[in-house]
Amino acid sequence: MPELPEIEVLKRSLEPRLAGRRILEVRIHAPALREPLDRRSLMSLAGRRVERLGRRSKYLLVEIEQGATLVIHLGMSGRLTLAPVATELEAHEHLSFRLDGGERLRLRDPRRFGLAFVASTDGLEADRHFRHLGAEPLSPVLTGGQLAALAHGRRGPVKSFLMDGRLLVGVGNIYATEALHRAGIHPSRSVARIGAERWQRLAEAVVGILERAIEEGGTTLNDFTDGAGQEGDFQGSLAAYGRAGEPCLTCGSTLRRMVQSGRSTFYCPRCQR
DNA sequence: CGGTGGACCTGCTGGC
DNA sequence: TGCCAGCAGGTCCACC
Repeated sequence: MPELPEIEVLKRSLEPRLAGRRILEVRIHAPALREPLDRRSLMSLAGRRVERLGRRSKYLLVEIEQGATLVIHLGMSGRLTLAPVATELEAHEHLSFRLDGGERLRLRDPRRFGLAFVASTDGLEADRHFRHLGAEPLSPVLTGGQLAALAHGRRGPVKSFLMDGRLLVGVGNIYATEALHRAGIHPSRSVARIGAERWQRLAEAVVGILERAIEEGGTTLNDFTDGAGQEGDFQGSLAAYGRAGEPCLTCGSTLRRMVQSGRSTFYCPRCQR
């Protein structure tokens, strides 16, 4: 589910309600998500105060006093919400933090593709999950020249390139699909056959789509909500993703679905070249 | 260098 | 009604 816009929306919704709060108790209900949960370091957060929230790629960063950061990744089906302490334990609730003020921060993740771990705030960039991450597309704002430079000397389809987190982070299957449609570029086009003008259009499309999705509260297909349980609205603005057989909003041609590297891709055969 | 296919896991949908 | 196949927003790995 969650790509950059969803994590950014989650961060913004939680930040004002978490900053300054103290964690009173940590509960762990599962041995592992995508990786084993480190009980000791998670439990060590009890008694400590949340300082601020951040985001890197699709990781939510909860900075805790004394130099620790709680890192949360939602995988495909994760949901992180704040709820009154008395709320019953739900199915697939794997981890929760009771806070002063009577609320609990709860992580649910049916498929368990997500992650939760504690890392040193100073050493975050050196952590194995972060070490190989590429550029953030929104800060600073991605440019066509930057995309061209990242693609220099490479081959392969532009959609795989956009989704390669070692080069550029935050763009997953939905937003790569949407950005290529908006830029009028076929997902299979080789990056070796994209010129300056197309790179510029693509950079603007990526930035435009991500910013608009954030404004609309993210895309909710099945699972995503912000920290208050509020669903996003951007699914209503998707021009290509999930619309095979429906008319292109630009030219009226019938949109198609293809499979690329095992992922569904949707495109317009007429206006994406 | 790059692509494909599979693995991880549960839940939902659509077809029969 | 039930069963089964296929599919899902992410990552990581082995293999060609």
